[in-house]
Amino acid sequence: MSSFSNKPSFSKKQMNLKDRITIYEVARVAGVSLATVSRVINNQDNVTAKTKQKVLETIEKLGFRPSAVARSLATSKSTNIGIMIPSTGYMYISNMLDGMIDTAKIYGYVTSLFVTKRTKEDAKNMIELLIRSHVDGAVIYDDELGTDEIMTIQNYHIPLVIIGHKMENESLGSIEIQFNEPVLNVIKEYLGKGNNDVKILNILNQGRIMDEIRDSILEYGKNSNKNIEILNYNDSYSLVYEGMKSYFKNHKKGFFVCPRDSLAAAVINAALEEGLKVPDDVQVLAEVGSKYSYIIRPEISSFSIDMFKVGSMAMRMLTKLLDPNDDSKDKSVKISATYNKRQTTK
Amino acid sequence: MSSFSNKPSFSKKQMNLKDRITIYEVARVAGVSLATVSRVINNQDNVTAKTKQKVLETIEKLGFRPSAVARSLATSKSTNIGIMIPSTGYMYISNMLDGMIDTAKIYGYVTSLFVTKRTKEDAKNMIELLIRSHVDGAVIYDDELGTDEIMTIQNYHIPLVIIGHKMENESLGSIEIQFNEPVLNVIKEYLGKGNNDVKILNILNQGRIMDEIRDSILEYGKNSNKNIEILNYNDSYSLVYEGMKSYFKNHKKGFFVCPRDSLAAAVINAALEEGLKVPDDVQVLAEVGSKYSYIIRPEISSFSIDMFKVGSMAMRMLTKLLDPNDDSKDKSVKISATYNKRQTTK
DNA sequence: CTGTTAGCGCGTTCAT
DNA sequence: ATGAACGCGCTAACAG
Repeated sequence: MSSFSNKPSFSKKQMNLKDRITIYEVARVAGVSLATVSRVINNQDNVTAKTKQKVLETIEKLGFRPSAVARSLATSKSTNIGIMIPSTGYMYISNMLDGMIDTAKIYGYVTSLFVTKRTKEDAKNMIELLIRSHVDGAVIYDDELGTDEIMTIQNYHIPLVIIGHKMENESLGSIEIQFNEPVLNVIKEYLGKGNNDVKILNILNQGRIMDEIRDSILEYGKNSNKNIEILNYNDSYSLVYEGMKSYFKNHKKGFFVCPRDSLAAAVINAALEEGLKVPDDVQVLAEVGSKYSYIIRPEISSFSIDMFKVGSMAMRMLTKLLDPNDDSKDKSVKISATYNKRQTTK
Repeated sequence: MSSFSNKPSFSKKQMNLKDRITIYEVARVAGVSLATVSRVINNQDNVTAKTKQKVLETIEKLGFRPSAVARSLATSKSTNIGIMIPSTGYMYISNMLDGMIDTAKIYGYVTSLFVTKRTKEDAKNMIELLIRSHVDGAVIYDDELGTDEIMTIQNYHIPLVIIGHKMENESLGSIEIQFNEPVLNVIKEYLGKGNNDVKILNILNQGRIMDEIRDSILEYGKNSNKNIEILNYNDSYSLVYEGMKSYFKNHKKGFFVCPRDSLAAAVINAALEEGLKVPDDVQVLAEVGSKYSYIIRPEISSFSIDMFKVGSMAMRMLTKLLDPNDDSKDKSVKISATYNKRQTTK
């Protein structure tokens, strides 16, 4: 039962590639107890400089690396944060992801990714994995998750930061993304000038935020007796481009609201190639712009949010929720899209 | 010493939010031993349908979720795969990431991200974390990592798949990305027609792959007595755009090779706005194209690789390395960029 | 300052 | 078919 009985490095099933150096091994070689080794690797101060040195050397010699798994089990903290996002090749999501990872790293957290496929079922599976994986907390940007799912996670005492919608409680913060109002304001102004030819590109599975923008425009149109046309498409530049080319055969004007700038470009290209003028005949507005908004000619009027910053803010908020001696007060922040009027609108 | 002494759910320091339901709890409530519960949650067949049912019910009732951490420690397998990539907002990287995650999920793995900041030191830190985190394997696409670092990781018996360069051994596979040859072929053909005005946009920290393309072109130029000009810029559309605008004040032609299509667009926009014709006066080639290559007008001639597929292939290769009863043979695959000649070259 | 010991939650023999 | 006991690698009291 003494400490040497603990490392029978031979009696393993697969002794071919299973021989991780443990804290026991280090202790044995250095001639100290494992508690001392533990103190050293955790930078406790109550160790003699000399023994510390000795331990450090044998750690180096043996190439010992502490197991985060064992540590997690012992401390019930994983220094691991879960990130839940939908699977999309969109720039704004990967920018956000970069922001999250960047600040997670600053605070010493490793991140695990739980990517959902835009179905409720898949979202539930990911929640399962998230809970089992023992993350200390999670940042969630996912349209498929409702309040009930969020609460399921919270039942397991996992602090959360939700991006996109306002939610708040003891261990739950949120970053609200405000596209709605800014977009609607531009539309209102346009309609206010007596125009009545706003058309919305409605993309299937475009996400909740886009849906909300669409609905708010539709509602405003109804209330103000304006005719808002809906153009339905699947999500693809090519499909929209082809569709709009035939559309412009017998429609020669309009104010087109598009979810992303690539789709706006599809409308613009189609219009120009059908001999129409932008923005004189057709005007185009992109709800979510990337850098390509000002790379493409004519430059696309679009809204934008610094998603890197959003991701970064969300992660910082989470680390505060995780920090016991932090009297956080701001558990919900709102960030609005800014409008960049460029060349595709008048 | 009997099993009931094992769950003193009160004597915790913070009994406020630490009360994860364990397998002990389930066993106690269901009136069975924890071994039985373990069998049930691992779908072992040697359990009576009746007791299995009983256990399942109490699991449901208690909302028990097995701890992946404890399981990892017990089995020394984490069902967790590490992904190491550089921090960039480039589409082709996030596409690759999507591909990796997508197939990791199919094989039942969770992924942890280790993002490096394009410095050797940061890369080393990430390696540290990777090793400590007990991943079962890792996929690496990172320019900062040399053979020595790769081998460091391998010392810890972590199966690896390297993207970008050919490497291979027992538990190490690779996906080689071939941009070099295809790009060089186009350049060769152009130079072969008697032209002598190729210019390369050289972006700082553009990554090893871009550097290699540059060097191979330079070398070819030297060997064939052709003058290849280098234009140095920092990585930013705006910087290149402004730089090229003044460049075109006193240069009226050239064949420009650019790392990415956004940078190619900078050259194109600058040229057009200085009254030059594309491709009549200036021709532009993008080494790595995205969908914006065919969205932008004039459409950009570019090379492309389906990076989603690359990521997916890498991950699949890794899962095979991880599978003990898989006699994998293909431990290194090569995938070449395809050329899409469009409107910015003749 | 250092060593001993008892868990963390689960998988896994070995008995029964 | 089921249960008791040990080990995975490490942290955290508690002694000394």
